[in-house]
Amino acid sequence: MLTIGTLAKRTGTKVQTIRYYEQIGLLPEPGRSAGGQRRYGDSELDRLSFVRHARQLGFSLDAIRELLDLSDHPDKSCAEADAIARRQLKQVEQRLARLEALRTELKRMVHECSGGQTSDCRVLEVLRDHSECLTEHEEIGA
Amino acid sequence: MLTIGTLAKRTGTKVQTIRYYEQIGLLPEPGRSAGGQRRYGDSELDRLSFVRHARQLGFSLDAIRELLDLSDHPDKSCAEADAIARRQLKQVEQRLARLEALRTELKRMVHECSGGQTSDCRVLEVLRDHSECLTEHEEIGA
DNA sequence: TTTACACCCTCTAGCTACTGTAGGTTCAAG
DNA sequence: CTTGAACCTACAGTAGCTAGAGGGTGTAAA
Repeated sequence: MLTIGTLAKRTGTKVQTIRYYEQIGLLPEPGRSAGGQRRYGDSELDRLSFVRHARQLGFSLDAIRELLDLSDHPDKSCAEADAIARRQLKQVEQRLARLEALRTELKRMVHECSGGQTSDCRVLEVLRDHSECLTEHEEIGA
Repeated sequence: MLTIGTLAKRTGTKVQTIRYYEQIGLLPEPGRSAGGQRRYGDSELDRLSFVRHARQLGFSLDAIRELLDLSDHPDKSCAEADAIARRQLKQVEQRLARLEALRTELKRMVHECSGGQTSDCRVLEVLRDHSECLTEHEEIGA
């Protein structure tokens, strides 16, 4: 049996985060010691590892909820899990494209700055005048 | 003189966002009509455009505050603005690197999924077992 | 002039995914 | 039996907005 602190260390999660996952129903309520402290077994360790890994891959908590549900029903079709992963991949690719455009623009700003006074700073100038941008970047970059 | 709605349209900002920027001190308090409605001039339009453009390039509101301050003092050295932009560029490049690793992993998951039952779904399997990952991705992908 | 209606006002709460703090209790070692 | 780390609950705060309630303003047509 693991305490919450041990579980946290093993999974690289903060203690509060574990309690938060329990609160929002992502992890089941665990057993308790006589004094009321949480005690975890291996299934909870696996489940939390799954969650953390999915988070590292950028899945939202809602997506993870779905994935966990699929994982709990081995007889269901794999198609849904596949769709979720494809959706996530698509999102990542969109973000990559946006970030690449941002990098281009930022590089140009930084390169053109000659280091004088702010009155003729390229960085500030570009920010003032969108028409100086070569790329489109309507969406916020993140 | 512009109403808040017109300013919003011109800058591609939501009305509430403009009020929010005012509230956190990013935009100055504007003049008001007799009935108490906000009225804006060209300087506010320029300032808000600057803010939105910087947001599109991914600068944080704190960074934007600094950039605005520099922009208000044309005699200051450009070095600070340059440093802020370089910091932002570095952040973007770090995110790009992380996202590229995520894309690799997600692509692999999706490609290997054969479309059967969840019991042998590669997507879920990879999530269950971190050791199946080829790349490191300790930080959350965003 | 009155009435309609889009727009504006303030205030408060909600979103994601946590993180931190306060004030108190439990556990295990010595 | 005492000490001190680790645990408990409950609530507030983070970024950067966004949405809603409940009401007031501005303007143009009838």
